[in-house]
Amino acid sequence: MESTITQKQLEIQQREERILAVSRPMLAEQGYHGLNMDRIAEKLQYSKGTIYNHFPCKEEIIIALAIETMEKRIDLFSRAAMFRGNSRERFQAIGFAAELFVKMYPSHFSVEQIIRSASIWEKTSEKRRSVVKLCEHRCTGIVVGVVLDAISQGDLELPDGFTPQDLVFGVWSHSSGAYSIIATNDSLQELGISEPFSVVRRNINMQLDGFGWKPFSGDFDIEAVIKRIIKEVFADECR
Amino acid sequence: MESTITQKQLEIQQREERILAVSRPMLAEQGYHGLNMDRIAEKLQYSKGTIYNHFPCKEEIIIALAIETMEKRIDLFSRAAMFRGNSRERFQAIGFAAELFVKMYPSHFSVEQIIRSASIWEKTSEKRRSVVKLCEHRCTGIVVGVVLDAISQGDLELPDGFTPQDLVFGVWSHSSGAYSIIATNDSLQELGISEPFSVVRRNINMQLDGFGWKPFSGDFDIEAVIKRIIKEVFADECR
DNA sequence: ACTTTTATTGACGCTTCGTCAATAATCCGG
DNA sequence: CCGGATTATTGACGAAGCGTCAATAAAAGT
Repeated sequence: MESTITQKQLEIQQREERILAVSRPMLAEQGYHGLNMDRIAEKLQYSKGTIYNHFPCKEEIIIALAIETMEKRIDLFSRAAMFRGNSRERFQAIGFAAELFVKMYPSHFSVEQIIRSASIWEKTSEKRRSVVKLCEHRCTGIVVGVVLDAISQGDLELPDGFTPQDLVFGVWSHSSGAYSIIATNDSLQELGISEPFSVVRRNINMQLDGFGWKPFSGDFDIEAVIKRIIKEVFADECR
Repeated sequence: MESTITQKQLEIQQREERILAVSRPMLAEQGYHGLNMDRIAEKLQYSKGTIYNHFPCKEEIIIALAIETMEKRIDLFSRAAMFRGNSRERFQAIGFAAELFVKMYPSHFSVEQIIRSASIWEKTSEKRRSVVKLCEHRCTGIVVGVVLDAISQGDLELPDGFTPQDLVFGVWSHSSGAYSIIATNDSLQELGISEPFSVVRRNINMQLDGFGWKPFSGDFDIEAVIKRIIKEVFADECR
């Protein structure tokens, strides 16, 4: 029967997603060791061998999760980049998307943290690794696009020897470093940082001011812009 | 015999250091899984139980390594902060120290990366955890000190609502994020970043410019300052 | 010399990863 | 609809690593 064929194929396809869905919270909550192949099999009522039919090793599951994560981020970023406003406001929108991402999808964020440290890469397939690279490229590409627009619109003039990629690398470093510290450092309060997310936002704005990206953060109402961003781009996510 | 007592005590004390010395490259090169208790015992010609007499678990070794690491960083930072120059140059010296640290002691740096992700903390003793906190506090304290000096010397006026800690958090985020990306991303070249360390240096200077920290990066010869820093503070490290 | 205390050992239990031969389900030509 | 071929599933198994602990050895004390 046609339908039987499809049925089986479908089940197998969907199973891959189900494996990832079950794996994500395990990884997010307990880190690398929380992701347990036996427990995945148990939860899904399959034998371990079947799980291994889909993913040749634990690391491959982690990379697959990371890819889902990056796709989610690309979605948020590309929507943010389409915000209707001047270049600096559009950049602000991407910054907001990054913050939203961390806050709304902590399990996604933590996956990104994990693949940065454990020696995961060498065990994984070249195929998935290149997908990750592509995602990274697309993600920075979106941001670089906004910077290029800023330049062509005369809002930003990069200092000698700076490329748009350099600037993007700067804010990428800054924000990823900040969110990483926030997520893993439980004594920020004691170090004098009571509202870390707000500090990150303002620090990154100072960084852009340093580049001379107009309008300067002192010259527009950031809160008002953020309200607009929420309303016009991320209404679904922020209710 | 007195000497026998001392002998034994000494051996036990030194063993702790030897365990850490053997562990560090394992952890640095192969990550969390490269650190193998059996192999530590084998390499040092002790039984596993003896290793466990010193450290109740693998994680405790990792934390102990992290503490060594942070002490090393504190040493570099405090020397840098004593650089004779204006406030911005002293900050530059700390930035240089951070870069030096990453480049000269990659095994130390990678330990810091590892403790940020794996769920290590809950398995470790409160004692060592509080030492880590203290180190962190001392480290940011050094940098905050330079910022305070800048303010009191009139080189820097923080915008409304900014504290020195906020600024320090900003550059801390920025640099740690950047070095983390550099260490874990083998395709920076493809993303358009050919000399990442140089980009980090200049990006952070732009950030400080954004805060209005005088003299601005365009108004002094950074390379010359760095030469002085090398000569006057880190001659031993940079030969 | 002999007892008490302290240190060392490595076999053992336990968990988890990943494999693979055996088994079950599905497909397909006649 | 049957029976052989192909594909999917299973779970027992080997290997590796963490941490334990009763037995043993060494050191200290008396």
